[in-house]
Amino acid sequence: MVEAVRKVFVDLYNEGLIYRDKRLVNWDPHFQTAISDLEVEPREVKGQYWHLRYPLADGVTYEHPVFDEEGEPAGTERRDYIVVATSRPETMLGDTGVAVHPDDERYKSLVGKFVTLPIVGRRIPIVADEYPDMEKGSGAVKITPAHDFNDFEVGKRAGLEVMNILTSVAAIVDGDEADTAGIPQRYRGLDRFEAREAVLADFEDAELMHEIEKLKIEQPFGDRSGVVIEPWLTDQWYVNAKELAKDAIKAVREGETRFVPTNWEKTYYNWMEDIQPWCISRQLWWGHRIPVWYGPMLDRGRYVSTAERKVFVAKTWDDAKALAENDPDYEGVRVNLDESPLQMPHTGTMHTVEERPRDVYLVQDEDVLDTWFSSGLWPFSTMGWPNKTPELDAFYPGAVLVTAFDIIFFWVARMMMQGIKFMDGKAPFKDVYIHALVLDEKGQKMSKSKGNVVDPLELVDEYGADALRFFLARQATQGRNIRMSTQGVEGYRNFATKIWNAAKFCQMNEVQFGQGIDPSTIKHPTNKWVIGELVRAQAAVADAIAAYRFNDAADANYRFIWNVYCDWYVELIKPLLGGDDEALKAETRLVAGWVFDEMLKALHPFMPYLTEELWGKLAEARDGFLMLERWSDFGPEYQDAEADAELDWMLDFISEVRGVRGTLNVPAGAKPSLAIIGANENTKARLARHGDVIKRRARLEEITLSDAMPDGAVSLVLGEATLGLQVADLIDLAEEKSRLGKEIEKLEKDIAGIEKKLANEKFVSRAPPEIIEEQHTRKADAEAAIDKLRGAATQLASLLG
RNA sequence: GGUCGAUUAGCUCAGCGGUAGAGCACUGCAUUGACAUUGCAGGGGUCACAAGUUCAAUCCUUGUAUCGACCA
Repeated sequence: MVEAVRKVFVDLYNEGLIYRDKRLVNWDPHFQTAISDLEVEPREVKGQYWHLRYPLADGVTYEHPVFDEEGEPAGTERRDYIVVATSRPETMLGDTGVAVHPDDERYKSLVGKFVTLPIVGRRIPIVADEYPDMEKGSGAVKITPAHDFNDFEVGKRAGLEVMNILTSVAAIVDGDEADTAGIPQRYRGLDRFEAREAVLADFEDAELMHEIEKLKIEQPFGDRSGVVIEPWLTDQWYVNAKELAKDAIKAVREGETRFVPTNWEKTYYNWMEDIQPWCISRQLWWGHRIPVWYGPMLDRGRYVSTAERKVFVAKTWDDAKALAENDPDYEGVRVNLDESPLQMPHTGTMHTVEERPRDVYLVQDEDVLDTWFSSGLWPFSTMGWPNKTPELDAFYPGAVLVTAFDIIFFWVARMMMQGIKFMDGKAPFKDVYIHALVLDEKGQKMSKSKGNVVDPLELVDEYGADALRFFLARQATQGRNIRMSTQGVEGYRNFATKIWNAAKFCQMNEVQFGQGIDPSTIKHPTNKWVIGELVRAQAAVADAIAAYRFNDAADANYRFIWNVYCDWYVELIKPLLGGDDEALKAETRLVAGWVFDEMLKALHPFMPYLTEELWGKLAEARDGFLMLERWSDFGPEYQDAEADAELDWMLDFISEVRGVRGTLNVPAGAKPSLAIIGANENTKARLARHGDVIKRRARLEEITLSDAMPDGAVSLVLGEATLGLQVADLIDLAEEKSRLGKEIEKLEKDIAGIEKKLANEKFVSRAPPEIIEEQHTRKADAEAAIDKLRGAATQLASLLG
């Protein structure tokens, strides 16, 4: 790891992609280190804008427009000062200019003139620059290049001096720097906030305080220290991220690396295309120490008069020493390592003497690297790079990186840049899956300071790890965050219990686990159907996982297990397992067990503990872990359309009867008889096969074939047949009349809608034929059903008298 | 200011150019054979608003509003 980090640093340095530069950094005065833009948290806080009067130098005056109480223009007044607005008055000690917008009519005459900076008495120019906002404050801004990022840029454009007035702990400077800036003695060493009070008091005393405006201001805070960050001028090491970003952008543009969901690509581009030089040095005690050694500046063995130092960048001290010894400037001198005491390289100065030293001492940079500099090497440094290893061959590039969106900049972007750079242009992963953030119940980000953190371990204790995991998967819709909900987790605890109980049922019924099946030998439609359902569900799970749609995968599992296997299949096979057809019993035990086993496989990624446990317990002598099982590929022989149609019919039959019973409040204990009118041969055959099961599930006394609707029977339509549920003595016939009325009304509405559509010439001529066909079918079905229901209504009416 | 996302049942959220879905909550019924951590049934939605495209829009386009996140 150390080797990888040093190699990357040295290589990038030698290519000119790492360099040392004096720039403004985000300085954390608490931890006394530079931090990256990403570690700065802008917060809106209550603040003030102080409007300060800067006296114009050389007796200059100008006319400034004034307004009356209604805000109407009221002429001008002659001023011998210019007003600047600031939220940080103490920085005025370092002001080296005042800027106004070139289009600002008010100040046009002042550009090129000077002001006398109060307190320090410095003469500074008024310059024109696009930066000031004419609408904000007075329209004129003070420029402090050493202590503000915008001002730094303005200063650069206008050629203003850069004057540092703060120390590393954000106190006013003392000594030489203070002398240069002309800072009065009483200010020196004051903390920045004390200095602010002092400056304000001085302005008040000098009657230069123009106005105080209260408003909300954005202030930068260190995300770890929580103190106000100070833009500060220092020497730091930078990576030319702009250059490295080029190929990293290209890799995503060309589809070598794909973001899932894809909309994050835009976020990635936005940041990468506007990337700033990456400050990688940190003034911390932990981390990878920067592999740079500094020595005195010599010219062919002689000291030269400069404060600069010679820089040797190398992987080790030995290499650095060799570099120095071979340097013509170090000709004839002995190179030694100076281990202490060390000077902070960004503040230190070196002696300059006109002589030929016998020994020079090199000192290693005290700073360490930004943690993301080494983390960015993770995809290959963990595989043994820079050595060539089998692991590196096998696992670079990786298939998928799973992470949260807030890590795209910190980590993903750096891995992309460094991976492509050092791994022959190959991006470190094919897919980047950006997962949801887990928020609290109200949709707020969890944080310690808010006290809304939900401890996953507590949820695991209460509901189980599988329930929590399944809940998260079920909620993990692409592009949306997850709101934590204990109630939701509880629901999946119940799901786990349900599975456990289904297993118990199977065991009690001597279901055979751990056996294969040959679908061609399975005879009973219910068994054929459940095999088909399992296969379809498993395919749905597999497809969803492949598409990173984990919610759909979890959902497909949930539905199959609860709604198909438990709610229907288990109920449907109870009569079979309790019957006396031994061959059918054996077949059902085999199928029930096989389907259960396959179900465990499909569910395993979502509920690993429960499924592994059941897998091991249900069958004796299974070879190994469920975790290691492969999912099977099921061919068409596992599907049977005929069986599916038959079961659909049966399930409809039962549901329809249950629905009517519910609507008409037929007591659950009552077992009415049912007559079927107009059944075709197919229906009769199905009835022969499933009559017993239907009776049991729909709670019917008997099912008979009939030519006519028995008196007082409630009609419902099932395919070509009409079912007559004989409940006249159990229900309120008026209820039934109203039910029929509602059904008929609904169908009439449907039919009217379809007819309107079909009467629309444009629809008939332009819609695809299958859509038109579908409308015809729907209409015919609805008409057939409505006929039967109208017949029933007439009959009922006569019965009611 | 820029970018992205959201707006669908009381709540949390799926979904889709052609019949609006789930879970929870709610209502009614059911309890001696897997499971009350349950079963069966039911009520409940102008799919934010406006315009456009289309034979057809909750879905596509544009705009508006509100909310959220990220960046500046």
